[in-house]
Amino acid sequence: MGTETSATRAVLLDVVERLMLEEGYAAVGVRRVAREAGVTPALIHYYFRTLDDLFLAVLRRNAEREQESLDAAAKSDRPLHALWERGGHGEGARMTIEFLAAANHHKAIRSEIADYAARVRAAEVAVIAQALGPRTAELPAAAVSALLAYISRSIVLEESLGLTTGQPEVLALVGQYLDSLEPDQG
Amino acid sequence: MGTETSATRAVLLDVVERLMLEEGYAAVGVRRVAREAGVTPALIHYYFRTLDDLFLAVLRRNAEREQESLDAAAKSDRPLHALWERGGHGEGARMTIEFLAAANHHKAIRSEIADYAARVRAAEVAVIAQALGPRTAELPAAAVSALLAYISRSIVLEESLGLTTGQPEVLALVGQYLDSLEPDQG
DNA sequence: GTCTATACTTCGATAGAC
DNA sequence: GTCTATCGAAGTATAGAC
Repeated sequence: MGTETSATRAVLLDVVERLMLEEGYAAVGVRRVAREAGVTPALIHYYFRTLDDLFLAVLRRNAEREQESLDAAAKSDRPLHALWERGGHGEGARMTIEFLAAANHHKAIRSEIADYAARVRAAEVAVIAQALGPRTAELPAAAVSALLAYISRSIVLEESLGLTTGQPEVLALVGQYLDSLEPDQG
Repeated sequence: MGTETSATRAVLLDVVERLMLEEGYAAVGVRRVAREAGVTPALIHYYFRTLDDLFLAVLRRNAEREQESLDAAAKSDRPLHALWERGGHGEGARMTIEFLAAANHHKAIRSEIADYAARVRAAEVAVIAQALGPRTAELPAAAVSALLAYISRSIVLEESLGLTTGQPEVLALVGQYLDSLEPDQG
């Protein structure tokens, strides 16, 4: 088994991450990763016993970054807007989609991905509850967190498929709603 | 090429549908389908030239049922509630998720699945616009259609992964909102 | 028109040399 | 730490028998 600090190991994680973003989790295979990384397939198994282990290593590395951006959002002066911007656009949502899809189709890594998603959700709920204060009585923080995640993921997914009906209208509604919950001047 | 009315052909479609629901689209392969249907792998290629053709045949058969349930919702006395019930629970949402995932990872069938999803969205928007009437000025029908789809799909997906945080709160909010848009005594 | 036998490719994974 | 060689299983697809 390779060391945690190996340069080759880091390259392999980078390749997997890029493949997931560009072609989806299904494009990740021992041979494909090896080719793109300039090593032999057998070397993958030296660093990661199985392909699942490789996926999970990427998941764990991403979890660290996720935690950092969550902490940053919590300290923002408009946490709800910060959370929305965090998940709504960019590569983060695409990676989450690919991990959820992989979990849905690959039993062996399902529970670990589910645990990870649950932890992110819980952390987000805490930030949102803080931001909403007493309003959580009628607007549960868990619902807001879930809704923001559902919407951002779904829009990214549909856009990547070329579906263009509804997304602009939904984005406008979400923007209005967030502004009403969390006005510009605190 | 086999005939459209062949019993074997129908069995193959049934097997694919069941596999997609129980194990995801990735579990659908020539050998696996053949084994479960009690035929040889080569027979699959007799009825469907490629595996993609098999997927698309299942998609088209599902499209007919989808259209029927949409028509029924349109004639309901509470169309918005009917649409929500239609997509929110049961196997329909799971099939849609699997087709979207397949489209996301399988370039060859992407455009046909996207076209199909766009048609469903358009039909739903028409029903919702009719139900909302003048209120579409501030609440676009496209946004309502997209949101209902996002929420129902996401909840089904998360539940299948064992994620349980937020779904009850979201369901309660959606129920409240639909009731306010479309009261019981219409 | 219906089905089988078979070919060929790619996959994840392992053993062992260097 | 990295490689070559190889395995068994699964993938799609074609040619041809009934």
